[in-house]
Amino acid sequence: MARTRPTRAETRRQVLDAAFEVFGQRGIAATSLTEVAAAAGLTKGAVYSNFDSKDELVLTLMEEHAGHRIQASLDAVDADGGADVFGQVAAVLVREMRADAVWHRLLAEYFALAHHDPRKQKALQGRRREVRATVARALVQVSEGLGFALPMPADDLAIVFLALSNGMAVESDIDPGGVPDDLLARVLTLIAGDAVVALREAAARASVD
Amino acid sequence: MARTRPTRAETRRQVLDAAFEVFGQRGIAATSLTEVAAAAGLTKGAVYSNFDSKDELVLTLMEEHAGHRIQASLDAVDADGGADVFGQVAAVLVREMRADAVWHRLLAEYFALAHHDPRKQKALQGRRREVRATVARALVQVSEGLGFALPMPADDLAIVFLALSNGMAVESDIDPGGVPDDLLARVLTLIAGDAVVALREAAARASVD
DNA sequence: CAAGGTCGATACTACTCGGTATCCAATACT
DNA sequence: AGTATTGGATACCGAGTAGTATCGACCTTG
Repeated sequence: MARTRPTRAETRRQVLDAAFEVFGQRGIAATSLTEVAAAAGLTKGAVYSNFDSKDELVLTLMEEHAGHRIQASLDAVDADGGADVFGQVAAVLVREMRADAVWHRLLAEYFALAHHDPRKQKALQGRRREVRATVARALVQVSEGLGFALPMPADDLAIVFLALSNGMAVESDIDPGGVPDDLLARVLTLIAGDAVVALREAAARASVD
Repeated sequence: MARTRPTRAETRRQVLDAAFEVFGQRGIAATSLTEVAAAAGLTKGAVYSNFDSKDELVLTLMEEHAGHRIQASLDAVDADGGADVFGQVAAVLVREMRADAVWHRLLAEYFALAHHDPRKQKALQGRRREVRATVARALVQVSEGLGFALPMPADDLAIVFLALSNGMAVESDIDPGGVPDDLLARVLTLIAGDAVVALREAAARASVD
């Protein structure tokens, strides 16, 4: 006979997915656990059976989702080994920025929330350092692979990268349509400087040949 | 006889100032009106006598403070008519970024909050457009005054400007010490390109003479 | 200087939330 | 199959919230 009862892992997933959706729509603080449970087709008891507290749920959710996002972005970057890397990367970022407006909003609230909770603050800081390091590594890899020098230390550039994409996501969410799609690409090109412009032109010529 | 009772305006100010302080420390959602009132040396009755609701208080507070900040930033930029404008501006921004970490955190929470309240959303959007337009105007003025071309349309550059400073403020708040002080200046120089580099060197020579 | 009005304190209501205790049913084990 | 265990539903509690009614003190005005 087929099992009539879902496994613990399945229930946990349901709760996490529902939480992300409802938190994203109504905000973390404004959403009660009852609402989360209802969205998952369960009750508060199920939530407390899987998570020790609301904070625990939020923390787990943010950690997990952040991890997924890093991986997705890295895959997207790794996938195209082409020459017009900055353009490609910018395109990927813009696409994700639009699609994951919800995520950026959640992150903003979590950022505000974290400042009053040492545990969340620590988690956020650790995760952010990891993200920065990963981005920096990717930048080095790309620059070496294509043979051009980065305009500043990779660590610093990673910060700029993240700040810019995050900031533009916020601007774009506040005023949809007010942020041109290709703006991020243009800025990145300016920052990268002449080296990449030459590189891009060379790639364009090569693809024509 | 001197008045023993403060005017309505005075009380209102007290509430608003206290609200900014307490909201900044503990977060908007996490702060009760009783706490706000207590911080102002008053009671909840005083708050409700001056504001129709908590939302009303928050809205007024953000609107007012945002206005003040625009003015302050503009004044700071206007004040120095020197040649090394980008460096100066970056310095001002960095200083304000550090000092007003509280403000950025409040804005982040408000940004998340606004998405679920059409009224706040509209207010935030309108205010943001105003800020962008003001920054764009300042950029045009500076570039014309110094006789160099902006690397992209002023409106777009304003967005980049805001996204970058806002994003870096967040990064800096998450991981204090992880963001070099001069990073913003370096990025702005890269974005501005050779024109400003030349300009800056010219200014340096001039100041030595 | 009295009358009327305003402002803010006090006390209270109605409600929601996070979290807990308990209990029942479905599962795993022997 | 019978038993132990686990997962989730239900009911409940204490705390704390926004918001309201009321009342007294103070200011203003005729």
